[in-house]
Amino acid sequence: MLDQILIQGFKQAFIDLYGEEPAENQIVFQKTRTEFEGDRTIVVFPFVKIVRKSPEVIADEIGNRMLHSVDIVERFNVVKGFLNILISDSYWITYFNQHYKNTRFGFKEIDNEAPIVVEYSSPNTNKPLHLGHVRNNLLGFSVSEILKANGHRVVKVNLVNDRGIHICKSMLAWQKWGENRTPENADIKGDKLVGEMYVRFDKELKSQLAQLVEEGVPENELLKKAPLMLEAQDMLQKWEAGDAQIRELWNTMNTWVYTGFDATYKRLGVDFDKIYYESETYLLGKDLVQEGLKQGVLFKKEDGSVWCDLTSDGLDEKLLLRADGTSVYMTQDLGTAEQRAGEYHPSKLIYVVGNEQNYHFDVLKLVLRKLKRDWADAIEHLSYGMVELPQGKMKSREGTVVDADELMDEMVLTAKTMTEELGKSTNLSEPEANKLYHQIGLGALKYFILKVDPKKTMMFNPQESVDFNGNTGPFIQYTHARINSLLRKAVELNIRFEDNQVVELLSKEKMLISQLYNFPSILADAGINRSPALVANYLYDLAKDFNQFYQEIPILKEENVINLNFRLLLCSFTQHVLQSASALLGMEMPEKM
RNA sequence: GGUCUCGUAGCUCAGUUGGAUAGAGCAACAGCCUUCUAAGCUGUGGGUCGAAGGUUCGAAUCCUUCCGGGAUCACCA
Repeated sequence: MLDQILIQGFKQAFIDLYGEEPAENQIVFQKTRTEFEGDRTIVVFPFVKIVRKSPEVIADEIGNRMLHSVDIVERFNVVKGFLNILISDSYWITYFNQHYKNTRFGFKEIDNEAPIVVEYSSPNTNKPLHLGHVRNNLLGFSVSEILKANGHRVVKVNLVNDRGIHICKSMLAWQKWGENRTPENADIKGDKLVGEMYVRFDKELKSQLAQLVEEGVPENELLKKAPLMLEAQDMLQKWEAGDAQIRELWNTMNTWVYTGFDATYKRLGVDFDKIYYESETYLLGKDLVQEGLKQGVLFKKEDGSVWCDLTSDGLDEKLLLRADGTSVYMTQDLGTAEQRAGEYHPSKLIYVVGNEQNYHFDVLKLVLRKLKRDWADAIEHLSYGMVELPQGKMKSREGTVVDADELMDEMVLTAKTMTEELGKSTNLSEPEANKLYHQIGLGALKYFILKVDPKKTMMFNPQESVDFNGNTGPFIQYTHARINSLLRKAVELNIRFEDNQVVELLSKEKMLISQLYNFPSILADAGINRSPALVANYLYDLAKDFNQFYQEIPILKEENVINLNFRLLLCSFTQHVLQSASALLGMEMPEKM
């Protein structure tokens, strides 16, 4: 590729001139800044010491040498210690000719190596999905798609947290105050109904607690004394014992929730290859603990509880089994990890989980290493930042969460309003229009969330965050639709465009090809860094470059047939890349908008 | 308090192995539709890259200290 050719050429020129081999890691070509002429730049400062000449002289000597020895070097110039190299049009054109027909440009073929398992979403079944889950789902989905594009086999899994005290709280509240409401008879989404019950429980519990405080119950005993908590605990025990009535209620309510979740997932455009349920996996991990005890890497305290000592790793002691022999979150995770490892023999086990659980995953890996699991290092916590609102963190109980369904409703509605204002909905049938609003609204949402570096905490302002102009999803979609319009017209005008014969490039044409050239390496980086943000930012750069090209250079109006032909091919190539890169973010491209 | 993490324009964000005068979008202001979709393009203004030291030819980027925000350190999940 381009950089390899330049590096090789630079190295040879250096040896020829100075009789010494330059350090490989010092030879780095970067993109030339726009204010200078050239495509690639190398900094020669590092070589000053070896050559003992001024940076300008070195750059000039090497530039001259490369001009003759490397045929893709068209011209060069030297500014201070920077050697700017202009690549010949023929290089770009050859590159273009080799790739523009490739509909899988930048994508690698799927290999037969061990798969990568990506766990994401992992909701609790006691409340509906909110904005935080939206970030998780979009990230998990997108990272999976990006890894596939990089040639990996990917298994997307979802571990649903369908049991535990929090579910019992919703169940109990429904028994007491649910008035036999069902999603059908109350015309409400199942996850919303169950969520309401959870909130109701919390409300009633609070008033009980307040009552207890008045009665003078000490703070640390409040939860142990509250009748509602005792009832919930009791219900959990009955659940664990397999009590038929409780199980039936549990089944019913969970089914409501799944129906609701499925609708949300579908609308969000995410999917899973396999769904696990914690009710089926929560007992896993106990064997591992026993094994650890035997090996002496875990220890038992007087009360019978089992711990792992991580103090030598800079962490604390960690509980793995309670005194009564029941397991905790960590125990289950050890078990499910072992299950996954056995089931898929994955090369990587990626968990898409918020950064509030960094500590948990550190511990998980350490314990597995102590247990001599050689796949422990395959575990990777894809830790993403929280989504904050202007008024601070989202809190379910304080009603400051942004509900996923409502958020999507709003986005789609805004898309509709915008489209109508722009007068672009007039020729559409109703189903077509609705599809378009969905594509635009969700495109805006997905792009907004995925363009931010996953690791970073991000701010979401419902009032003003999601825009449709500038660096946004609809901007990318609009660019795609524009190209589509051009190509459609070309067909109507019976313009055939097949093989390129252009030999010279205008500056915006070259800029566009050079941007397209970047895609494969961006995609590879996005895979390595698990970062959809790299793809999103690339899409913006590409769309921006295209719009500049479009603005400055006539396409259909071009009279020279060779140029016309070439520009249409360039448009079509750009469109392919916009489309396939957007798909990696789960963003659909409308034909018209 | 320990550990981790973040701090870049009024706001939201880029800036990945150290490189030239730190970039976009939004918001503000000024232009461009009888011409391929104006959800676009062009331009203006806006910065002590949290602060101070250090490393070096060169630091937003690496190191140290400090300031400020967040997360975490549960017999919760």
